Amino acid sequence: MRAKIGQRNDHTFCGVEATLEVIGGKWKGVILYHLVPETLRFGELGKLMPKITQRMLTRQLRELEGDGLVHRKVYPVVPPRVEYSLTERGRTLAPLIMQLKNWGDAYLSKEQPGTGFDTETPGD
Amino acid sequence: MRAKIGQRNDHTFCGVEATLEVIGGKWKGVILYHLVPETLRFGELGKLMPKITQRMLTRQLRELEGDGLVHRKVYPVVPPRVEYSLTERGRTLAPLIMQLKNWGDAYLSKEQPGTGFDTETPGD
DNA sequence: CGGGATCCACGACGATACTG
DNA sequence: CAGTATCGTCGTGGATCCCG
Repeated sequence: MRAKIGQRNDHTFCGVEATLEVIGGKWKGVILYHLVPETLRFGELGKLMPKITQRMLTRQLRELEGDGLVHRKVYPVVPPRVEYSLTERGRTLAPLIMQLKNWGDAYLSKEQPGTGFDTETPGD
Repeated sequence: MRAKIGQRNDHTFCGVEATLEVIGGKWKGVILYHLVPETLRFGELGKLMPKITQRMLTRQLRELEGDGLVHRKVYPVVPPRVEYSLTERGRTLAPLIMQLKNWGDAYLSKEQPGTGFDTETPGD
């Protein structure tokens, strides 16, 4: 990941790899997924993903921002307030993200018929 | 990756993460992409991905097989012949893979101009 | 509240050599 | 041809502390 997406110094680099580099981070997909329906603050994202550390949330968010998928809006107020939302480019990923979720959902329901999976919707 | 997909010991595990774990390997997406149109031998896959090592190709293929996405057919002949193809479940990923490629393709073509910063709407 | 800085563990990934 | 074995690197991701 990182390191200039458009590098493609060999002909084998195709869109598949590019997209996976962009959303391939451990939390990238989920972050984008949560940002699809609504703008969220840093802390809100953290609550939606209890297992992620601030460090990772910050890093993944920064990378997504660097790739032009997420917009970071800082409110210069006393209690810091930072809102994250999808950019126009980020929104073009929405269908893909949803497909990711749908397929994974179906996959999970067939893979482990006893694990009790949840089919929760973000904020829709 | 690996480590039992359906493990999800916390409620934040959704389909998005599951799918990304399955196709999230460095070469998984590309391998699947190449297997969409046709069955391929081990060596053929290697030629399509010059940068991958045998070790990685084998490992990624094994993981995909373990996740039930790829079928491995071994011909017990003198010069070993092994063919890889998508399973039924693997085929259900085809649309997703293609979307991955299409989006990444478009993404790469737009990445060049400067920073790729989106035009923010100074509404509020 | 949002995040930077630092240190560290681990597993993915890679290079090379060997084999049935 | 299609792997396996071994070793090494390096980046990703995690824990913790500190800061404006």
